[in-house]
Order: sequence, then structure tokens, then C-alpha cells
Amino acid sequence: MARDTPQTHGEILAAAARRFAVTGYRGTSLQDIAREVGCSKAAVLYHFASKEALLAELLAQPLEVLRQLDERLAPLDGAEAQRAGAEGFVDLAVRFRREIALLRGEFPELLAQPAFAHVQQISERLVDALSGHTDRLEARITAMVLLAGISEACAEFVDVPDDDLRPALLAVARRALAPLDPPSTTEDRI
Amino acid sequence: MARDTPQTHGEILAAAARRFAVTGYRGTSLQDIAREVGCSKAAVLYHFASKEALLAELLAQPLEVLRQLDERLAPLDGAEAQRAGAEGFVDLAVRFRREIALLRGEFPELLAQPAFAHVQQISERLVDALSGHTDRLEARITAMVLLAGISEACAEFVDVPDDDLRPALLAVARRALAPLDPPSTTEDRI
DNA sequence: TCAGACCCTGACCGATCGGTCAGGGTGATC
DNA sequence: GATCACCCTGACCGATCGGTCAGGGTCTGA
Repeated sequence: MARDTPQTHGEILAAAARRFAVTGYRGTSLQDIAREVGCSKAAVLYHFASKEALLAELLAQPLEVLRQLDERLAPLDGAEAQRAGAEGFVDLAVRFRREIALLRGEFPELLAQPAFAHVQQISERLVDALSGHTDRLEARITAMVLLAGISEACAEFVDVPDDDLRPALLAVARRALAPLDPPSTTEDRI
Repeated sequence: MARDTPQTHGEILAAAARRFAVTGYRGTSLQDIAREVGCSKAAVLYHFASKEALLAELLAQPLEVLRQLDERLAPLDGAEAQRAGAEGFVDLAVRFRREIALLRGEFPELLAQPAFAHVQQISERLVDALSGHTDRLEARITAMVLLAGISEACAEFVDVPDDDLRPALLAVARRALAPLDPPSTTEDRI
């Protein structure tokens, strides 16, 4: 038994993450990954049952963190949900920049697969929390702009240190959500 | 001479747009497009020199509009550039939802190709305008969040009428840019 | 009636994809 | 020295990709 693999397993995972971040999931072949590691394509498939399994393992941790965020947000309401949702998602996005970008950029259809069905649901609940559990179209659009924008910005500013990126993203989120946060229902029209 | 083609040309273009929007550029084969049109794959390649040429024609109009926006923004400065940039991009994104989503979602590498090099430059100038031509990291991050978020939201809310979507997006943009718009340099920290 | 442009087809091409498989090297255990 | 699990390789598979090609209908104009 012991551990599954000494080091190659991890090297393959890291190489895949690097390649996926540059050329995307579909744009990266097992051969590409093998070349980067310095082993054969068959070796990659010895450590991982399939290309999809490789992706799944790569996404396991960020998806688990996303699930935990979903759990934390469940009992919250209104402005509280918005604030916690924004902070939680910014943290997550900053921490898992590459993985989130990968997920968001390439998988309207992969996320539609049954194996990732729960992710879709969690995303919807996150939009719901960010919009303060309102059905108002404007609130939902704001939430979507923020979630997608934060994801993309994280992927784009890969080299910016976490401690610079996080507060800036939080500030944008707060400004964007501001007039919706206090229930100043005076302005309904733009 | 006369016109290039009677109707099939347009049908192929429309079918390609539909398929690309669902399964992405790479995820859509010429066979898929041909099947949707009801002709052979060879017919598709009779009307378009290559798959890439099909994409180029599909993107021609939105890219031209983007170029015009870039031109309009060139002489503007500061808050004026921000306002015009936000309004112009919201209009463009709402109008060309599918194409923008396609471009943004799939082509970190296709955009890197020489044929699309100018698009990359225009995008950078657009970020520049949205951040009020400032080098401040926070401003640039805000701009990126907005541009990416607006694109994604447009793709996500395909069924929302333009007249509902546009004002909502403009409102988000104004809120997100608000504290940066007047140069109230009192707050530098979050 | 014939020529030629136009539109399209089916067969085919080489390349590449994800994945399989038989077998070889190596190191620990008995 | 034999055994066996583990790690890995090169050769190979069927499928599919974008793209080519020779040729066949169809329509028009001379």
C-alpha cells in the first residue's frame, strides 16, 4: 500500500496545471503534459485513469473550498449573504486563480456533465447570495458581473501578489453592491 | 460577379454561430456545422476557406465595432474616458453577446495569433480607458473586473431583452467606477 | 447544342487525439 | 536466486479532426 506514488504523480499534476492554464483543457494533449514532465504519455495514463480524471483531481481542492463556502452562505440572508459571499468568493478566486479560470473559461458543457452537476447548483446559489437573495434582475446581473469579473481578473493578474489583489477585488465588489446593500429602495430606475 | 452566394453562405454562418455559442470553437467540428445546415462538410469548406476563416467572418462585425469604439476613446481622458468606455463597451457587449463570449471564453491563444494581434492591443487600451488612464493597480483591476464581468453577464443572460440588460450593466459599471471617477484621493487604502 | 461558371458531393488524406496493451526494468522480500 | 509488486515504455488502436480532390449536377448565355 503505502502512498500511491512517490513524486511523478505530483509532477504530472503540476505540469497539467501549467499547460491547462496556458492552452486550456481541450487545447492541451496528454502528449503535451508528458513532454513537460519528461515521461511517456502512457506514464501519465498510468497515474491517472483518464484525462478527465486528471482534471478532476486538479479541481478537487478548489471545488471542496467552494462547497464549504456554499455551506457557510446557506443560513445567511440579504446584505449579510452579499458581504460573506463576496468576501468568500474573492478569497477563493485569489487562492485558486488558475483552476477557477480553467473552470470558468472552458466548460459550459463540461460543467453540464452529471459529474459536475453540483458545481452548477453551487454557482447558482452563489449568484443568489451575491444578489442578496432577490429576484430583481438588476441584482442578479450585478452578481454575475462580479463573479465572472473577479474570476477573470484573478486569472489575468496572475503575477500580482495575493495581498494586493484581494483588497482591490473586495473594494470593487463593495462598490458594485453598495446601493443594493442598504435597502434604499428610492432608486429603482437607472 | 454579382453576389458571392445566394443563401447557403449565410446559413452556414448562422449555424456556426449557434454551434460555437453552445460547444465553443474548438468543441465544434465542421461536420457539426454541416449537419446543422444540412449539407456536406465539403460544402462548408467550399464557402469558407477554412474553419478559421469562418470564425474571422463571424467576428468581423463586432471587431469592427470594437475598433470604432477604440477610435472614439483615443482622444478622451480621465473620467470622460471611463464613462465613454463603459457605455461603449456595454452597448457592444449587449449587441454582440455571442461573439464576445466566444472571443473571451476560448482564445487566450487564438487572440495571441498575429491575425488577431490588434484585438489584444485594443483590449489593453480599453482597460486603460476604463481605469481612467491611471497606472494604479486598483483602477486596472476594477476595469478588468468590469470588462470581463459585462462580457460574461451578456453571454449568460442571453434571453434578457437588450433594453433591460443595458441599463443594468451601465448601473453596475457606474457604481464600480464611482469612487474613482471624482479624484477624491482621500482613500488610498481599502 | 455546347461551354463554362457555379454549387455541391463522397471518397479520401495525413495528423492527432485519448486510450490500451504486452512487456521490460528495478528494488524489496522471502 | 526466485518472486512479485510497482513504475514505466513503445507500439499500437479506432475515432475524429481540418482539409483536399475529382467529378457530377444545374443553370445561363451564346
